[in-house]
Amino acid sequence: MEVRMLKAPGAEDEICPAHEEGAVEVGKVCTATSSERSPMEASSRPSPSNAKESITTSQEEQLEYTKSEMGEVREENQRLKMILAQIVKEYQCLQKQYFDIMQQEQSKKKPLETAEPDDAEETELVLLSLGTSSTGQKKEEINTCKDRGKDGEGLTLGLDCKFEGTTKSPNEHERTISPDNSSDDPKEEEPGEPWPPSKILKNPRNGDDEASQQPQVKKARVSVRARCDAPTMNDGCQWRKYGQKVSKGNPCPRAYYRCTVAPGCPVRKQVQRCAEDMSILITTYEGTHNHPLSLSATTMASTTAAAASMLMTGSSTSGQGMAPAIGLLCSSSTAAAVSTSLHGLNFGMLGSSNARQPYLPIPSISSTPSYPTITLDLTSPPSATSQLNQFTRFPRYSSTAFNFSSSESTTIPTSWSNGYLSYASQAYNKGSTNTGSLSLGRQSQDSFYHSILQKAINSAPAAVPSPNQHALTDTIAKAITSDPSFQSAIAAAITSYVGGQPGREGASHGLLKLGGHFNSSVVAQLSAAAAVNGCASSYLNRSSSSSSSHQPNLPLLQPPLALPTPNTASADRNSESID
DNA sequence: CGGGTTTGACCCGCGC
DNA sequence: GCGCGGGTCAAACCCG
Repeated sequence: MEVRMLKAPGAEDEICPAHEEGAVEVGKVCTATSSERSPMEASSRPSPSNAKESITTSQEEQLEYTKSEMGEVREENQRLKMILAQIVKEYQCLQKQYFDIMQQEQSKKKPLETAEPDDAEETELVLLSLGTSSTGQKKEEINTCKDRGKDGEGLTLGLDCKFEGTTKSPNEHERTISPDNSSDDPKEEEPGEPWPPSKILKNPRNGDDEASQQPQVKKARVSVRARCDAPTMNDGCQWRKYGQKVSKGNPCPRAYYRCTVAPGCPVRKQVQRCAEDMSILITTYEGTHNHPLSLSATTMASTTAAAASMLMTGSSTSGQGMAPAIGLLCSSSTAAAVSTSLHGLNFGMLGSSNARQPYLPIPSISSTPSYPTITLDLTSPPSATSQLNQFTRFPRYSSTAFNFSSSESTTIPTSWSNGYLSYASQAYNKGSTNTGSLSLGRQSQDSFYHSILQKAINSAPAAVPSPNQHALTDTIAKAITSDPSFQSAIAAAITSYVGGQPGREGASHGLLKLGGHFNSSVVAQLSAAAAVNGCASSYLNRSSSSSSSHQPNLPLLQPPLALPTPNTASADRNSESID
């Protein structure tokens, strides 16, 4: 998986650099600190020509101070190195375990899911899997998925498959279209539905009529929240701004961009800063690219597409026995069962003293009547202060979040890291028309992700997996493998995050760098994120609140883990307030 | 000069 | 029906 992921488009190029940076980063700590200090020291040091006596004493003091500082820096550096080494270890261990699990899965899967014709492939790659697996909804055609999987276009594939898998979704146009799109390029992650049908329908002027055919279909939007100082996120695409407007409730104007990579590309995005935290940039994507994308662009597109598909699928999915919500993320019954069963475990784990909190991006899905929207919250919403203890060790990166909220306005990133997260967010569904049982799904998801992370973390060499853990691992693996969309979404998001933002100011943060080591796989990423959290521990003490102001760039690095929270604005505020 | 941005106006859906 | 607000258009402007 990992290996393949690395090779996945977008990942390879961008990740590698990130990786290198990461390596450098560790060393940087020292340099940076020392350099920063040097000026101070210089200024503070009296020139020798002046009062010598006082100078000597003061110099000594300074020297001592410097020494102590240096010592701290060294310690910090060593700590970081150790952490890095540990991460690498964990990574390797995880990799091993992963393979083992995969093997087990393969053997098990066939019996379990006979319905799935393509089990072999499914198990084949979680990695690849991004695309290959047919996912839990084995119902319909997976062929296309398979084909794609062979292509090796990891993320894209995954997305496609996912769509296909979601055949149950009401958005039939998507399905129908998906096959066509799939044939072409990676970009087509979002099947068919170019963008806003509603508009198209309404406005004759919009030439795109495809969408008009599906009047009722509401196009999914994917909103990405990330800390970014730049006016827009560098997502690898070329955009042309075609409008700007001040929206109600937010002093920051919303900018409208259109993809200009290809003449008729229907993809649009809206960029707006979060009113509560200007450092957070909310980018909302609509539509599917009708042209090839660059690697980095593909990554982002894959992410959004996957998220969108999740949204659409989930919203439309009627429970087959399992909650629809589950269907959303974990299409397979197995996954669902697993996720549900994990609840106890998760919390137990969380409750445990386990220092590392894994972070998983959980897409929060919500849908407004007009536009179902998924929000990927890549900010680090340090959850409520009450939960700080949980992060104490890694305040900095503690909570990158992948939130799915029903609407931007109501988006509330919650942090995963806290044990109670998911339960608190049960209200999640409220009001959303499309999501029958999102809340359920959420819980499942939460637990599911949590478990995955936890597992990843626990899988460190030192930790000897208990029987239960093994089972958990299996189930997790199943869940992961069974839901390509999830895989792709997470993988894509991570990849894009790690390597896809070349132009960003925040491009040089620890997480990115560290992430580079692991971005080869989702699991790896997760574990890395967790590890990173650990790295940040030192920072924790310094700034428990982990405010963005202190570390503007850090947030980007933070592992995405926010819980999908209900549409409660309050939650959002909490997270935001911390920022 | 071509391409992108700005910005006021317009269109349209939705809620009251 | 009216007002509000979101989204888009397109002329004017800017920039390389």
